Amino acid sequence: MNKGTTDTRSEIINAARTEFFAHGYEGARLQRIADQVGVTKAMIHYYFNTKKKLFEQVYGQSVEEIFGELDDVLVRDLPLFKKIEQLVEYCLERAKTSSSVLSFVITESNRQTEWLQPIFEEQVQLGLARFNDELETAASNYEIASITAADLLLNIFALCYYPVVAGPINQSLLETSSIREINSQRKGLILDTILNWLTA
Amino acid sequence: MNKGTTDTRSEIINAARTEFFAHGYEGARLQRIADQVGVTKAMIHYYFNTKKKLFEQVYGQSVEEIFGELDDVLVRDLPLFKKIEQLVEYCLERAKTSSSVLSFVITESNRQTEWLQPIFEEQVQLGLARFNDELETAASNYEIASITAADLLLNIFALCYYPVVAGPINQSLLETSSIREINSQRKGLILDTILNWLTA
DNA sequence: GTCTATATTGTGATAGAC
DNA sequence: GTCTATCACAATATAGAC
Repeated sequence: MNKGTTDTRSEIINAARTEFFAHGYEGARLQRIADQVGVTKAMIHYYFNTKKKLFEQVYGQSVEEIFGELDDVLVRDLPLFKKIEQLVEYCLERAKTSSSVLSFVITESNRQTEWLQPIFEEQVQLGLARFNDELETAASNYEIASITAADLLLNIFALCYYPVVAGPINQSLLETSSIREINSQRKGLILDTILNWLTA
Repeated sequence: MNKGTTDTRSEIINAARTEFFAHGYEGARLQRIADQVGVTKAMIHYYFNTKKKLFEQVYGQSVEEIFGELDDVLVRDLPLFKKIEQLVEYCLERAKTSSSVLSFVITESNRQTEWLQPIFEEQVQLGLARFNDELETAASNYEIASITAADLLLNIFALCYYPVVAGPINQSLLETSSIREINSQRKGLILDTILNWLTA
């Protein structure tokens, strides 16, 4: 209701995103979040009680941001190749505009914490059955090679998301300037890769 | 010299690997490392002085473990397609036998710490010039599509390493049992993908 | 080399005034 | 709703005996 109230709460979430993205759950400091907003740590506890609960907010929201609409694309009524193209577009769009969110989600999911997985699965559940059927039909018509939805999606994710997730390493390894420069030419390259492989 | 001495030091490193792999730098606890070895925290400081220095040991060693011999493969005197196959084999081998090391390296490299990059680059420097020449020659002979070494390597890394790095997510997302099961069929799939794309 | 004991900070969290 | 002050504890690190 009160303007100041709502503002502070969302300002804290925004600052928390920056902090968690940069340092992860364990490395994040409530003091830095408070400083960035211009309030005291007490305010964070007033709105979120614990660091863990604040993190769960940010993590859940981030998962939704990356994978939230993926299922919609997956069940769209489209020709197979068009659907694949839209899947690639969806993933590349996320990789480009939400790269830090993406790195955060994948990085944190690797921590041995066990209470993360439920939050993830609460945010996103894919219906793969239909897409599997479509692939199977196309394969039996000899339009594409035989492949499961999981394998195809895994390859799309890999080609779209790895450059972002391994960004710092690629910079050291491949002397490549920036991820964004790669991604500008990358949609065609990925579609070529996927489609040539499917229709070989 | 003394048997007990050398043993304890390497036992600490081993325990530290497990701890850092599971919890990252910030989440790791010297107490847990000491407990696992069966000594006190004081011993860790005796051998490594600080947590950061211990971490640098583990991190540098891990980077070497994953990317150490990559450059050797890159400069081997082999036909192009054979070299590409060996690159895929090299990466898949690492993905399979050192998956936790790989996840650790990529995950930690995403932290905003700035003192990690020098350690990484100290461990591995790739000579891409020759491989770039080979690709350029093959392209001008119309044997493959025109592609840079960086783009090709990035795709190989992506297809080999992403399934490992995003293992926990894939499990939630694709209902796939385990990474190892995927990887058993995966070499052929990746080679198909890469070669069909190059020679399309 | 290995331990016990302690110093020194940090940090997340709470109590209570305004 | 926001702040000040403080607690309680955890973690790295050090000193010094053996």
